[in-house]
Amino acid sequence: MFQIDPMARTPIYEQLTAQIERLVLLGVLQPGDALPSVRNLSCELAVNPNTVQKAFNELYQRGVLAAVPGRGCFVAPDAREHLQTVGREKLDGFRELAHELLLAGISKKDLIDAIDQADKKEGEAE
Amino acid sequence: MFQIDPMARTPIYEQLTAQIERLVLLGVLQPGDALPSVRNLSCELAVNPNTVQKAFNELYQRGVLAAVPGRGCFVAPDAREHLQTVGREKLDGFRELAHELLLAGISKKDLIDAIDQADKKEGEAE
DNA sequence: CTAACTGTATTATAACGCATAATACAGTTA
DNA sequence: TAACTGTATTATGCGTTATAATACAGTTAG
Repeated sequence: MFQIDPMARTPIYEQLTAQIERLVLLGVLQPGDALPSVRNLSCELAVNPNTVQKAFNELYQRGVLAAVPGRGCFVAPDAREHLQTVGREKLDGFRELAHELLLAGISKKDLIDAIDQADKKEGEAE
Repeated sequence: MFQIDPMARTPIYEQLTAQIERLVLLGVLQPGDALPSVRNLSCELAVNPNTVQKAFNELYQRGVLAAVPGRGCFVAPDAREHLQTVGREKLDGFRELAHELLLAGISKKDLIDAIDQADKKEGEAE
């Protein structure tokens, strides 16, 4: 269900948070759903339990996950709303990147084409 | 001419490379123009000379700068072309980010609006 | 030629983030 | 009770970033 690349330049715990957020947005993980336990997931990914917990901790603070000590870790009821808020905050970075690419000579049309491709891809099952 | 934030999460040498690339794209630095010497710039920015050289080294490998030992460091003749190539390579990341934002519920129109804003900003003197 | 500049290279050190390892404690549940 | 759950702690190793102190070679103005 989860995949990790230990050799990537992005930290493992960030790869994990990104994947979980993605699965929630895709609806694969729905509010109330239980996640693998810290120990199980760490074993499955061949990763240290602390690393998994660090990822989960990030998602608690973002309101995506909710933990119940002794029972487990679950998708928060309002996870989607929180993730949409996070998405809004990323719009600034998107705008800056667009500006940078325009400055580098990339045409406005090419950027819009890129959005179209991403949009088409989003509609598919992937 | 250059500004550095030592407290930022992005490394100093990356801040430097980004600024120099930007100045070249804006035409402030033109092919053949000399850059401040490693020692002068490191002194001006209150930064270690090695850090400045690391930034310059990056730009050598990207074909943006050309060094002449004993004389100094200059903007490469084909700096813009190299930077445009770099820009093309960043299009993939742009597309991925767009896909991510669409998944988070950001509308296609909002993304295009962001591009329009970036485009308008690019036309200005800044 | 000398002095002062230029880029370049080397070694050592310190700080920080990432990840691991080994435990330990408390709550839940079959 | 036993086996699970999340959580917390301390220690260690590693790579990147940045600094510091040098040293060497090429260029140039005096």
